[in-house]
Amino acid sequence: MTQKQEQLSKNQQIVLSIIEKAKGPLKAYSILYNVQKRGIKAPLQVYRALDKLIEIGKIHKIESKNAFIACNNSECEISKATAFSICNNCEHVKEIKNTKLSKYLSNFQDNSGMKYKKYNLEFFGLCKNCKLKQ
Amino acid sequence: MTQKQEQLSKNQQIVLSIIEKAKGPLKAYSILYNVQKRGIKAPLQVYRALDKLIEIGKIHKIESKNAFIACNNSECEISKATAFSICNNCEHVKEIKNTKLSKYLSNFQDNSGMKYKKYNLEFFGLCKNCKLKQ
DNA sequence: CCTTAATTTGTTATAATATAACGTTTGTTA
DNA sequence: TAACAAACGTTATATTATAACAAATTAAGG
Repeated sequence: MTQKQEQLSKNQQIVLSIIEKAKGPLKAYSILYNVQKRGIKAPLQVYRALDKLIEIGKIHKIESKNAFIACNNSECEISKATAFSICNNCEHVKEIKNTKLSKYLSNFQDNSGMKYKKYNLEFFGLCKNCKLKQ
Repeated sequence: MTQKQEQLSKNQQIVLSIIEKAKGPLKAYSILYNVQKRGIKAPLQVYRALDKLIEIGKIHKIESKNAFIACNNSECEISKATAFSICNNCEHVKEIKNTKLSKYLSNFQDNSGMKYKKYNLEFFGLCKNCKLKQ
């Protein structure tokens, strides 16, 4: 009966729910501000929850923004293969689901002989909305 | 006679030379420490040089490490298309030169209709050396 | 049920990374 | 040489992230 695995602790649940409700990536200290009513007082409590949530693939870190976004992709095998599109104007971020892309990158090998176990890809440009407004 | 363009300022030259001599990516404050003999005293002086060097494509930022590495790729059009391989064990970082990959990614389009002007890709795994030692 | 190990928590302090704001100096161009 | 842009120097401060330690909570096995 050992199911476990998906059982999150209290702080982890709180942090995850904030991130899932958000429309875009959240910064750690903005999360902190948002959860202070619920008893989380210190940065470390947030960072610890974030670390765990990343580890189990519930969220991803957008490295170029130091911000965190909920995983949108049931097929992303525990954060081993992530790709995002980022609008340079409105800062909208979206996780890219694209089987061809992920297969291409997961199988990619260069001449170094190194086999990659994980990748993170960030695309930048103007989203549809922002392109129209230009 | 207006050549310009490639003329770097004093601080920019100092910072670039440190990064080019390094065997791997350098952190901003480690650069600062290294250049204090040469008259650069404050973080901002380093960050300003770094910003400029990134802008003109002489160096890249390794986002997952907050570190900076010299550009190794004459074909990378002013940092619009970057890919790196990063060893999880020894932290060795190398810029990937691969025409197929860069073409594939530069031409990539997903169903959002967004056309991407820039990307940054980071691969993680074990380099040859570290794989042998395991 | 009890205990032991692992995980999570709470808390304080501090490290590491990065930018704001200001006035000055240098370089480029007309 | 005037005028504008770029780079500089400096102080202060914002932002992001981790160290260290003790207490509380939560599996899981005997």
